[in-house]
Amino acid sequence: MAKTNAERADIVPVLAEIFREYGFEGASLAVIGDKTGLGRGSLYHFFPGGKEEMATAVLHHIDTWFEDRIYHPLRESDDPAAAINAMCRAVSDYFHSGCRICVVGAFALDNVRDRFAGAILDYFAEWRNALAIALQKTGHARDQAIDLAEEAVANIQGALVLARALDDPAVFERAMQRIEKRLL
Amino acid sequence: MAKTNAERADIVPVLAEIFREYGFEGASLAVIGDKTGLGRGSLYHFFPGGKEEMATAVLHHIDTWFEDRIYHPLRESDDPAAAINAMCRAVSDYFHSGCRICVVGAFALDNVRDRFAGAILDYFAEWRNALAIALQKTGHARDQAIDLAEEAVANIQGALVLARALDDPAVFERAMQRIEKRLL
DNA sequence: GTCTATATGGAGATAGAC
DNA sequence: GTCTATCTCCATATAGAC
Repeated sequence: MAKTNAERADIVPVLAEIFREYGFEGASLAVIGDKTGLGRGSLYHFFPGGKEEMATAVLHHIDTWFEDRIYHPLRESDDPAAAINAMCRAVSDYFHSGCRICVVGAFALDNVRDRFAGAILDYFAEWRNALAIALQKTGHARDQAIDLAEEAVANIQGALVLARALDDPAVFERAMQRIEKRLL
Repeated sequence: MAKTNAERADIVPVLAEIFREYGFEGASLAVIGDKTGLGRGSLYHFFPGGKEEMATAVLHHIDTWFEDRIYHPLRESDDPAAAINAMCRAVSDYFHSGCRICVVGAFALDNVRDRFAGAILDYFAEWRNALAIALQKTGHARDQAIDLAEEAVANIQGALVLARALDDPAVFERAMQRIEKRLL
């Protein structure tokens, strides 16, 4: 990060990467200062609410990214099968083929869940809903579409847990293959 | 917990519940002291290595439980289908139908992963292996059995993440239904 | 907007009496 | 084995100069 004239919008993605790597509690202000290149003064200038506000900004940033790149296309595309296919590729890219974990999922299992419960719930609920809409358009009945969508979202998260636990990204890629096949 | 003459074996399950609820970093010695009813003196008497040793003991305890109740029957049972069925019920019970999360999975996504990487890896690798053995005995080819087992273990973890995120245990129960159907 | 210096609290861990 | 008192360290957050 630049030493002068930083912008909040430039900092948030860096924060996202930090929270992903260190978790909420592990992301100390010392680490955040190092990785962003900003002193405490600047950090509290952009985020008067401290770490909590930083995490909120990160969750919002993630939500926007998913909304634009994944949820919106799933809901609105004229070619739902293509949107589902694109979702699988975008997810695979986003998680670096299983090398990165999902901050939102990690927060959900963490002690901080209650503090960010709203954002966490929205992220997953929106994902499930958007995917279910696309699945309905490919011909599934409403109930079955919701069920399939819920299964897919859960499986992605589980694959991230297992890939991390076994230290083997291939676990994630295999799971994405299965998910894609089942959705289309 | 009793105020006098505690035993290590009695404390470990309590610690497991604490780590499950608070995570590793959230489980401060203050919380641990409150919930176990033991002072710092007693805690360090039983666990000279401090929190790290407590967590190691918890992971070992969990591993033993799964080995006895799940992995061993899966590997050795004469009726593999029944063992798989029993696994699903035991897992559902163990996680309180989705109200509890998996400490090992939570650790895998947490900042503490590296510190306990060995125990985390073993837990999931053994689970996958044992389930794959049972699946082979029910007639699946080796590769397909491993694939199915990996999928099931990942799906269980994902269902726990999603159930927690959506604050809806039913998500977990639906997932377990799907998993059981797919395995048998 | 950025920095350094500092306040304050709580963390993990230890000492030593009982 | 258990307790309380205490040590040390590092966390978040603040203050105020530049």
